[in-house]
Amino acid sequence: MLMHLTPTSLPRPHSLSELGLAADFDPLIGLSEFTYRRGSEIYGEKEPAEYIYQVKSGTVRSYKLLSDGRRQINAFHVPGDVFGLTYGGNHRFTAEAVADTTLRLIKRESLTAAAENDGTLTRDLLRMTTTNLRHAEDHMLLLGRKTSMERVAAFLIEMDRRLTAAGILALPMPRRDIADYLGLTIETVSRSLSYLRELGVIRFIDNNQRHIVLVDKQQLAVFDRQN
Amino acid sequence: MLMHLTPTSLPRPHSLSELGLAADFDPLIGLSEFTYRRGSEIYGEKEPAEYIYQVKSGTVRSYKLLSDGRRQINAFHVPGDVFGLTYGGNHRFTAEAVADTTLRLIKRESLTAAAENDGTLTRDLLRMTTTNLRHAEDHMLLLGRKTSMERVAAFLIEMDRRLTAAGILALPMPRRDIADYLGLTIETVSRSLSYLRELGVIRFIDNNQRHIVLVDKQQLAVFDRQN
DNA sequence: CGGTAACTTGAATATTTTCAACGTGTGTGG
DNA sequence: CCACACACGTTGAAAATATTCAAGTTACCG
Repeated sequence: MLMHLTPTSLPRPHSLSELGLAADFDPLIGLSEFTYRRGSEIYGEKEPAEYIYQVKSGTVRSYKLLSDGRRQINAFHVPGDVFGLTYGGNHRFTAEAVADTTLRLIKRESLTAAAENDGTLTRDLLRMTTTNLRHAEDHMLLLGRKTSMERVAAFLIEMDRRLTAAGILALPMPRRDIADYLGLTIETVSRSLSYLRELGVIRFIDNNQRHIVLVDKQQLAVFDRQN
Repeated sequence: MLMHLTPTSLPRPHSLSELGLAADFDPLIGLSEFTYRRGSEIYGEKEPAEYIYQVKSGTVRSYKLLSDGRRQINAFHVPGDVFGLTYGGNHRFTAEAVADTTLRLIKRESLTAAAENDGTLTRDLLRMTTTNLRHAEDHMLLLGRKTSMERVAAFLIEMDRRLTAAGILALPMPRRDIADYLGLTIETVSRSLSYLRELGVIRFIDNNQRHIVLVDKQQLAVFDRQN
């Protein structure tokens, strides 16, 4: 039987109980919480994957580097998201805390072992991997074919959908991260945001006019006429 | 039985059940074969996914469109590749034959049904999905952060790896497809190829100096110092 | 044989990046 | 508690890169 996928494009809240683990693991061994300070590394690219993670609070960036330092951020992980799945034995990205972040850790070993004789669990892994894939597919379209304005608008729409609480969108990541997620420079991101602000499509309401933003979703959608 | 389809003649296969869907099939060994003429559509974006496919011969392009016609080709599928996996019920891309192409079709329904009580099969789906994901991840880095020269070099390296036979690389797709795969224009692709040719890194050996190419992998790698 | 599709090349243009300067919060150490 | 360094962001101007527009070539197909 087919499971129904949510219309979201990034790992949406997948509770660990959905992984079929909640009932039968030892919380002292299988599951633990850990807090990472802003900027600290959670795991490195090509490192053996020991755990998978779920964001309890905070935000995580996941990225690849080129040898000369160019960086492509693949995804931001916000509360509820599961990340660090690899299937193969090694991580394909570096993951870092964007802000102070608390994660739940699950020993990967116990997970793959359990998946051996639990088809439901394997299907959950498949579903989560598919969710990641769908996000990557959409992001390829953005990176390959959208203009800077469209990218920034799409970013705001995505973040609004994923982490707006009480009508308020608080962007946890600096411009540098937004730029590296969108395949742009910080200056281009800044100019695009300024332009949207001038047009009244967005409005910053925090002290330094940077992080807390009110967005007009409908007007924003005009700047990223999806597809 | 092999049928030959044109874009205007018979629609895509509707009644594969007629072709004898056995209870005991191996998903990777095809049930039925179908031939698509160059340029014809295999399935459309958002269409319900009825089959998954394996390329027997030919090449397939998989892409998304923006409303104004901008196109991002996500992947090329060459002989041996399996494509059209969706997990969810609908295709997320349009797939077309780049050249005349023969595919093996597997009814998706029977596959997911079989996966219900076959953990090995589900793990195979997970593995294939992970392979797609890894490719998408690498392609995001290319689209977001690489220069046009690096993209073209990376493309040639990828194609050399995937479809070189007897030291000869025959590119089945036109420049337009290469451009839409790499997030560039045809002119930029053409100029990059010309430059590599001038430098002696590649050499076209077919009559019209376009499709059959000898590549110096080592020199090429210099232009896409991977990561 | 003529029309067309595909490709290449050149020149002008557009977009984004780079370089540079400057502002503003924040947090730390004196 | 203040001063000051620093990280972060914005804006302007110059430069680089890729795109767009245009013209011309070649192979292929009917």
